[in-house]
Amino acid sequence: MANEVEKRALASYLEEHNLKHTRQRDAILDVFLSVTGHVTSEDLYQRVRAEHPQIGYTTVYRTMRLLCDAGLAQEQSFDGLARYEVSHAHHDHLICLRCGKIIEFECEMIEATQNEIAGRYGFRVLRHRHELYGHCVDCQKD
Amino acid sequence: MANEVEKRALASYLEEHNLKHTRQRDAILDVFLSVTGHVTSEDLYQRVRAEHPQIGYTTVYRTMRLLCDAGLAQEQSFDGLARYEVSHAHHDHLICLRCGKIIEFECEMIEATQNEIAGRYGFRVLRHRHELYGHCVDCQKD
DNA sequence: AACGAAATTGAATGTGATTTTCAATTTCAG
DNA sequence: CTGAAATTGAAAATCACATTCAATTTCGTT
Ligand SMILES: [Mn+2]
Ligand SMILES: [Mn+2]
Ligand SMILES: [Zn+2]
Ligand SMILES: [Zn+2]
Repeated sequence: MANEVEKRALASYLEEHNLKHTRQRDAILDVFLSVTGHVTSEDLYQRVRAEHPQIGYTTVYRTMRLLCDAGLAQEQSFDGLARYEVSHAHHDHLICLRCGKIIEFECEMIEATQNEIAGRYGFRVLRHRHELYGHCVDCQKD
Repeated sequence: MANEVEKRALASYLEEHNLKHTRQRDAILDVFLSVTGHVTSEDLYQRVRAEHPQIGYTTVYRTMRLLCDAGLAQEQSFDGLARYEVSHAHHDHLICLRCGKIIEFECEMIEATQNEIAGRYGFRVLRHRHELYGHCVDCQKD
């Protein structure tokens, strides 16, 4: 069986929070983990539905929130549309406006500099978004 | 009469684009220019309505889009809520999640670094957003 | 295995910001 | 003035997201 680590993490989270271990939650986690990249709720719902036609959109939506709370998923929001990705180290994004391709980047210097700037104003940063929108190398051929 | 420069800029834009110079557009521009900071459509509509009760929300909304197209306004979108500010040099934002205060910042090093990163991927950046969300100095007292 | 309190599900509905529709009105070139 | 074209604004549509609630499922306890 695949995704054993993540399934145990979900089980632990559910137990600790007096939540129930349902087959829908397991199924949605499996489908989510099978997707690489940044997926919308609707997109994920379609993929879940292909395998489990009885699972509703609302359950997918709520389960993704649960997976975020459990630390297994991260919600991003590019230009107002929510997307989920499998949790991994902090990073920001380059987004192609033509083909939708998403490239991840990370830069310690930018992170340090933005924290220094916030510090000048006595501001405590809780989260941030840094997104670069444009055209990827393949989409510049037109 | 105030805002002469901006009014002429609007008039030029309207003429160049075969659009009409209406009293609503003038009135909304005046109210918009009288506000400092980052205002939502609804907020701006309320301010317009105080002086011009006959002007509808839709006209305010459409006029703000027009002012953006004309380069007089800039639309920002913090956590999914659109806000307008008077156009000025590029900058990014610190946003207090408690009181809503918005602080502007600019950092050439960050701008240069992000362009360098995009360059590594052959990516052409058309626009970007860099927003730091947290608590301002006044809101850390709780 | 059965019970029952509590959580979950999912279809339907609500929400809220934004965007579009369309008939009436206004603008402005000729 | 005239009339074609643009604009207005109330109403309705859209869209993603969020909530409701009756029916179902889970799971600790018998
Ligand atoms: Mn990512
Ligand atoms: Mn600003
Ligand atoms: Zn592309
Ligand atoms: Zn504050």
